[in-house]
Amino acid sequence: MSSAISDLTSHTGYWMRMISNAVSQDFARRLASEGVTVAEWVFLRALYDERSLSPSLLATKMGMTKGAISKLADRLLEKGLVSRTEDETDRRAHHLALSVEGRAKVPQLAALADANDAEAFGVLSAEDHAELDRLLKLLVERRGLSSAPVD
Amino acid sequence: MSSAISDLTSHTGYWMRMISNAVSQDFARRLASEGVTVAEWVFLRALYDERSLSPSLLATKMGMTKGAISKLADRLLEKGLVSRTEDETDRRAHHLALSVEGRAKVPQLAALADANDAEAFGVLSAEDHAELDRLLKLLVERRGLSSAPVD
DNA sequence: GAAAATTCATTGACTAGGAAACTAAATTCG
DNA sequence: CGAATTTAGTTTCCTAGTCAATGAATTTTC
Repeated sequence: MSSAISDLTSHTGYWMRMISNAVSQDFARRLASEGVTVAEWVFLRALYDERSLSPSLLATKMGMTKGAISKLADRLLEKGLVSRTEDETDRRAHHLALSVEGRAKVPQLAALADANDAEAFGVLSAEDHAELDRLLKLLVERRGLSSAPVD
Repeated sequence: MSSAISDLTSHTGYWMRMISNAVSQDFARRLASEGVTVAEWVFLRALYDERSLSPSLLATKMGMTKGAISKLADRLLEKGLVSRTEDETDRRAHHLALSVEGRAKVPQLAALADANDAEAFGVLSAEDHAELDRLLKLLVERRGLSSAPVD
């Protein structure tokens, strides 16, 4: 007896989570060798394209709470990778920006991200890889997703 | 200036994590209405097909540490959904099993899982959905992945 | 058959993040 | 203008994991 219920593995979400977790964990391991977490990488990468960003904007961009960003910024400040300054006109607002060291570090971390993705999905043929990309982007579009994934 | 480095969004892993996280979060919300977390669901589901499992086996099955399983079991015990008994021949070993209430709950939770997956991927055509499944399973196979995804 | 090594599980210290309370500043509105 | 509201950010408390240390029982080895 048992199993009048659906098999776990009949769910697309099951397979996707399995792969996504494995890829993320591999990536986390790579980043750890540079003393950085995945959340920190996303944070740094977001700042790379901008002069500075406010904590609240980073929170929405990264899909995290303001509280989490506040602590994340503390850690990165501690590591000397970012700077935090007050806005001159609005004294509630803050500006988070990359330090010189932080900016120098981003390309190195980006190389790790490239390598990780290549290793993770390089097992697919070029057509299959392109097809997967197409389907994933289609899903993001149709489900109206936006924030950069962190965890 | 800026961006001599690759775009975040050029990575397949980026899109996959975005979708996977969104799907998991939706699912977590559904499960919360039944007072259960995703980890607890996977735990209960794993037990549904067996008479009982040892903590360490569950740990490998779920891709979590033994410590995490120990605490997870505490919580489920507290909720009256599982039982924990000692092995009679090997007195280090324990058996975790579903309680009557736990076993009754699994099909309800499975229905939520079905609904969640349907909503998440129902936006794809039947062909696209099938194609996605094919690619995901191909990845799991080629990368040699195994443990049930939890977080 | 006793000492050493291994295995099973729990516990404690620690970490990352969420939710909500809180502080301070700016904005709106009567 | 001054009170109420909103906004920006931090802080506190809580949860759910990991990792490492531990305790207890079994297995291995000589």
